[in-house]
Amino acid sequence: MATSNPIFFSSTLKNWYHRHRRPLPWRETRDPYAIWLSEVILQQTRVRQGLPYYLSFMERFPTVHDLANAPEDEVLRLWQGLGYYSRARNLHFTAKQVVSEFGGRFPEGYHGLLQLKGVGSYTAAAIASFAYKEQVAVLDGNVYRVLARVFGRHENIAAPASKKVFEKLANELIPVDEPDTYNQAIMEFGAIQCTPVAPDCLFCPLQQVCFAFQNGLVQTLPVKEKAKSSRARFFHYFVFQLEGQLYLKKRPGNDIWQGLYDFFCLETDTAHPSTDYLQQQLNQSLGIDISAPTPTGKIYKHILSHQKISAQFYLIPLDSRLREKESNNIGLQLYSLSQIEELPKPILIDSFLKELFF
DNA sequence: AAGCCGGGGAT
DNA sequence: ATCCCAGGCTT
Repeated sequence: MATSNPIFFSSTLKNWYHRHRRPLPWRETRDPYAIWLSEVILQQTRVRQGLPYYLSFMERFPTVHDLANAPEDEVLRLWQGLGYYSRARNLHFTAKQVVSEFGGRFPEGYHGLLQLKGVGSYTAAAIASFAYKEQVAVLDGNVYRVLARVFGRHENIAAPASKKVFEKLANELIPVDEPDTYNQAIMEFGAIQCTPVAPDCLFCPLQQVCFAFQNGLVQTLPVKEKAKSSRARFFHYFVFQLEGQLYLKKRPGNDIWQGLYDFFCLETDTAHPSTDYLQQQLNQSLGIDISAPTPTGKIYKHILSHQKISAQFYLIPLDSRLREKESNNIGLQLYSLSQIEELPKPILIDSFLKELFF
């Protein structure tokens, strides 16, 4: 049976790439800033979802200086809806660092880039390759899949220990000639041809040398340990209203949605806690007596990759401001609707607001 | 090594 | 419902 060799493998992928590549804006530049921005946006994110965000960021922040000078809330607001918000916070932190410590210039080379917050092995390799044409192999979900299939690797790609095996293989395959094009090619090949489900093996240029295809293992490879099931959470959001304004707070760093804004929230371990319990918690946290918190219409369901959130909203009209001591303690502040529009919010909160206030 | 961190789209 | 996505950080 035929097996692949590095030269055949890389040249075949590059040939395929020249015929099938999508025109994407970050492929038309060698500006490390633009490439870094695109790569951070595309972490765990499909091109289709990330593209509009990339265009918005490049329009609003054409240079690393523009991004560094922006307030964090604005960066998070522009990121709203992309998820994994630590990416946005790290992006902003790194922009400020690049300006203040490196005079606005990104480090050259894989190891220098790796020092930047939010830049791991994948992103460092991508920037080094695309901006500086360094011969270092990218290893993302696409590359894992293509290598596992073509070379018949059965290591569990979800296990950290497997990363070394695939990194070694990937770096044996990357050619001296046009390593950047090769990196683009193998990722594009994984995204379009060698897809997770129903790969297009019948028209695959690697069919003859692909271990998985030749051995009927296309459905088996790559081996990936199943993710743990997500946990259910029950949020009760109390929307305090005063003269057309709403109380919101910035979420802390020990849970989901760090740095985004939402309402006062009681979390329970059941979907329908007793009214007594909610009243007691409200009194305890805010020192206010709510006669009968009335939930608004539906229960909002919000699915994260690792959590299933059911959210019930309660509209609480107030006659006067909350007491300073309690509201400050929790971080609650009054915002007008136009201010709220500008705040970064989880999609769950944004959806609720759009249905009832915007 | 394992857990945590979003949201959308395809199947 | 389940899987995956141009992963990285923290513990």
